[in-house]
Amino acid sequence: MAKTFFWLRRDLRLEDNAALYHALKENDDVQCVFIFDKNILSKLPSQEDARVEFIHQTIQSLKQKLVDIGSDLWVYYGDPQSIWADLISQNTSSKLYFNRDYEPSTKARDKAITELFTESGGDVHAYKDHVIFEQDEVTKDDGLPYTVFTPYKRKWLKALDSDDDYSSSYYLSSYPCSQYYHHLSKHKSLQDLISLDQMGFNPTEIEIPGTEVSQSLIKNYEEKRNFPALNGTSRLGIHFRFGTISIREKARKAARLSAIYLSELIWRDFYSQILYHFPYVADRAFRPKYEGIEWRNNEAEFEKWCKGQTGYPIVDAGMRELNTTGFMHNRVRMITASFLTKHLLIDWRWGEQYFADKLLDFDLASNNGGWQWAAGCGTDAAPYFRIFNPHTQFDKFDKNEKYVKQFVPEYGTDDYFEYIVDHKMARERCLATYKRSLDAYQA
DNA sequence: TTTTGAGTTGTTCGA
DNA sequence: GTCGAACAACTCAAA
Repeated sequence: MAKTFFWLRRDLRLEDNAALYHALKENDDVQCVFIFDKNILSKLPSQEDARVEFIHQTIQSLKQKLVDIGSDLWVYYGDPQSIWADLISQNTSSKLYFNRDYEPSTKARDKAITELFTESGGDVHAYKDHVIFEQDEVTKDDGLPYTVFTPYKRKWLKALDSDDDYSSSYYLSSYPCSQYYHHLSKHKSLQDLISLDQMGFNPTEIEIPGTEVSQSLIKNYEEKRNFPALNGTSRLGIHFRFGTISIREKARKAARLSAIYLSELIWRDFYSQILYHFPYVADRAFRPKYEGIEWRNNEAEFEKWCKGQTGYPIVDAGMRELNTTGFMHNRVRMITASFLTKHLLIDWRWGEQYFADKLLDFDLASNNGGWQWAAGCGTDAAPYFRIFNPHTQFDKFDKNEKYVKQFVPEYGTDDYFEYIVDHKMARERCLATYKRSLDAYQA
């Protein structure tokens, strides 16, 4: 028997969802499926992972919603390729709908599964949902990808193609899925939802930010976003990552209220297309010239950085915020990343991995882009001789010490750590190390 | 093809 | 304390 499946992945919502909309519009018996991917889950370093817990809770609530409207969500746990192979063998000539994902490993997985479907006489329909513009929609006039943000952004805004009001652009409009909910399958799942425990994970204490963002926050974003003690950022990252909100909906709001906030969403598209066109950046510097830096990679110092014991209050506060909440304010991400790569001369990949393990909002493209920017080896990176001064940054962005005191309560007492390195020495050491490597580079 | 202008988020130094 | 220039020179995008 042929069947139509809609596969939820990084788009965990039933409204304004491109692939779901098309699946429902074009078919009248659509089965929603989610797979807890064992390949991904088994690589996570901790059994306490708030992201897994968040996905599990989200799936539970989506399943309930579907049940409430007379349908169901089929949830599996295992290797997606074998699960789909199994489902195809029961339902020949099946159709699969999903939203595209742009990470190297996911592209490979989706390619293999697409082949499974086509070989069995079925077909696969993939849609853009995760970004506003995909890799080939905003390019230079010669068709090649941009590698500098500002011209990319100009072209991106032009591509919205709406005369006076960006928010009215066709590209930001919603997919009204609910008008076709009557095309959802009525088949019930034979199994109960797998529990977190059955997958080997424990609940955590970490709180997930909400999906709403107030008008005033976006309006005041430009003014407040750089101060970690203020509640000036939206904290929507995790929802963009897992698609529990629609990027189009938030971009419409941003387009009306704040050019700077919209700009941050454009960065997200920018790094997504960088990762797509230059997948080697996942492992190597975007600029090969920077691959030869002699990192010191001192493990004891790395450990201190991770734990927030460097003696630099703004750095330590950031790392402890990350460790205890799964979040770090963006200003502080830049400071801690600069400190690790430049002051300690530790390979940016070590820091990137640590953030990947800890950040609720971890997204490969943006995290990688940010780290390479901080290390000076990425697209459009800060010149290597721009080294954040942690004293100055503290003074500028946490003047009244509110943020630092929140996460480093012993700051200012004898119990606080000594400086792990002297700023002036570390700065000069960094400049010399980068210069040595760049001078030695032969193309 | 050549030329020109510009590039997320900074720091330090000296007047 | 405040201001502007230097940092070091490179790469990209577009005219």
